[in-house]
Amino acid sequence: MSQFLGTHQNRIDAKGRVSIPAPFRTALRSDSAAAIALVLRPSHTHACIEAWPPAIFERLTNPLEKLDLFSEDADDLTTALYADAWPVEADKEGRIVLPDSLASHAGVTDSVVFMGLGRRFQIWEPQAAAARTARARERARERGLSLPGAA
Amino acid sequence: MSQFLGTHQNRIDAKGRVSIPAPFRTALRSDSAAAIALVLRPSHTHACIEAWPPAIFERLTNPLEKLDLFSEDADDLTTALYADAWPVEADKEGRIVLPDSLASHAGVTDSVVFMGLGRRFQIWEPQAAAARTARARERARERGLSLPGAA
DNA sequence: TTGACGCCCACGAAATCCCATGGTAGCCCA
DNA sequence: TGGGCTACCATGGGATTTCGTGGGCGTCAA
Repeated sequence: MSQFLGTHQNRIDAKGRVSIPAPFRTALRSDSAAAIALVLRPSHTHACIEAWPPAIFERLTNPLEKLDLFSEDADDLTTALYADAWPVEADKEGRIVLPDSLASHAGVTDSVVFMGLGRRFQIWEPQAAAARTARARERARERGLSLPGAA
Repeated sequence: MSQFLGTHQNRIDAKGRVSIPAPFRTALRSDSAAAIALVLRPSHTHACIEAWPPAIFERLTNPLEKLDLFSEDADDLTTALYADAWPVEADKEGRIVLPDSLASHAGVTDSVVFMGLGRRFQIWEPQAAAARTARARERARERGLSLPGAA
């Protein structure tokens, strides 16, 4: 499976459109059908937008369906998960429009950074993205970024 | 599995391309499919670029997908690992282009050294590479390092 | 109407493809 | 053993395509 790697910065045009970075597009194309589609969600831990290939998002939410349908917890969870999620389709040039609520949640204005995270990626305001990666690098190092075989 | 051995110095041309040393190329070819592909990452301990065959990188990141539940540590680790990683494909002549961020992290300008490290290799600025190997040799000797199981 | 949105085309810069070349190291054969 | 030949490899550069970006036009809904 191809994954989302690296970070890319792109510009938002006057109509509010952003190009999805080409490598991400190809990853998305192979993933599903002809049209490029995404599920966007506000991150609940960062000021950024989470972007999922629809198939992965579905797999992520599958466990929910098995929960007790009428428990209050499950109800809250599903509401939080689905109600804030936005399906998005790219135009022929591979551009998407960020829903207003998500754009303001991430604080983006005229440029955004796409940050690859393997199976998914995130969309950030550029400065916030830089701060985020710097902190992640630092914490990963001091935590001894040790993975099996990474010697 | 064939390994990456030895050190090779190559020049970066005006377009930012570097030839992957031929022996490394053959090692990469046997590893996976037809096209020569790599995953590049900034080393978190040295001023150099780590280069992994995609298959090895994937195996390296596999454990992450399993603990990818929403712990903060896992989040940092994932970000540090994926957001700084760049997939690279060689052209028909076996050359790659180093992403700007990685080139500056390693301080490379017009020549680079490929340093074999078994399953992976590193890309260095030539002087830094020389210093690195000298120091490694010295420290290995003074500590009397021996290979586990080489008795 | 007016604004939002989808579809289409246009264009410059940058990345990629493709062919050429010179040097070198290895090989073969005298 | 030496000399020439060949194949491979690192490198260069022109041609072509891709990609990000801008903008025009029609459609549909408010």
